[in-house]
Amino acid sequence: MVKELDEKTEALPDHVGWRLWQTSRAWQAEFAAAMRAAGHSWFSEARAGLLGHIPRNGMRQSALIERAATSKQAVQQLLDGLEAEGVLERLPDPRDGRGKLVRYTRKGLDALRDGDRIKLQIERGYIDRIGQQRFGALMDALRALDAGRGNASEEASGSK
Amino acid sequence: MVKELDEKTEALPDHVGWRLWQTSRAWQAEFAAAMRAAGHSWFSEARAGLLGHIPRNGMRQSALIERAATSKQAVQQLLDGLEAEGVLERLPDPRDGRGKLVRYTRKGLDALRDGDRIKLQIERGYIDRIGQQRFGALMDALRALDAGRGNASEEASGSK
DNA sequence: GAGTATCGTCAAGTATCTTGACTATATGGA
DNA sequence: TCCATATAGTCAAGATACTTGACGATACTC
Repeated sequence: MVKELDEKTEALPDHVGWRLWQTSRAWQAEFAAAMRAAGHSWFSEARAGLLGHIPRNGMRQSALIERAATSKQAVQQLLDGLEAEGVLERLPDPRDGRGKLVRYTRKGLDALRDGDRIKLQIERGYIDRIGQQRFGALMDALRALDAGRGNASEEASGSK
Repeated sequence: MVKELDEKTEALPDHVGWRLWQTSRAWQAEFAAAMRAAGHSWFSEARAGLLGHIPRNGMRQSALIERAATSKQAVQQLLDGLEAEGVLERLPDPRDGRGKLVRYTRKGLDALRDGDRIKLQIERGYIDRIGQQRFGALMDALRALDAGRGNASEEASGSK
């Protein structure tokens, strides 16, 4: 019943989900390594995921919660950490006594700048590996899939 | 200094890493939801990531650790959970007194079967959304990127 | 046999995320 | 104005995933 086992190395899965997952993880590992090498030791993938939703000029915490596809408590805890690291700061919203504004500090803006640079480096490496045309096709397909998903963001948040 | 904020909704990032991440997460969420709906309530994304490395006829635990890009302790804890759920079982390796063989139970094999079905359903949905040609280009680019990565797997494991 | 490497486990700590309960402020209407 | 309800954010506890360090048992090598 148990035959061969690991004698001949079995092939890994080869469906979209697996490929997307592997490629995404590779990208994130490369990005995170470069960010830490650039001195941003506070960087983590979960934090990166959140920062991706925060524009350079900041936003309301409640708006961020709407965008990120997690609970408001998860967002808050990530913000707590980022604030403690000095990457972000939270100010009271002058227009709503309940609300808070999330804003980058100098340190946070520096990290964004380095992140942009690193992203371009990685992208260049990808294009070197698979060619401009295939890379373009990849981005095209990913954008099309995203568009077809109907801009999800209101279905997973706890706005109720 | 703080101007506009969330008045006009800022655009989300649009680079490879972000797109890959978003798309991968969407795929996983869809897959996990379908698996749980199919009765596999023990299913989680971390467990799925591990199971993806285990071929249908099982393998040695040490070989699994080599494949998965995490520590042997992380693998072990995931295996503990999957064994407790009755998805896998671990037997002593008759050829190496130190080793163990990881094998699917009937329940695990049933889950694999359902997983295969669901994967195909999702894939069909993707093709409906973006067309066979773009989907083919996506897979082609992802496979090319993976091949260009030189089959990583020995760089992140804790084998010394 | 003795020394070393490999395989798996135990234990403790960290990060992320979830659920539930709670305070404070805003809003809408009687 | 006052009250009911909704919204913004916080506090606390627990679950899951993962990391590091230490360890016992077996295999391999000389």
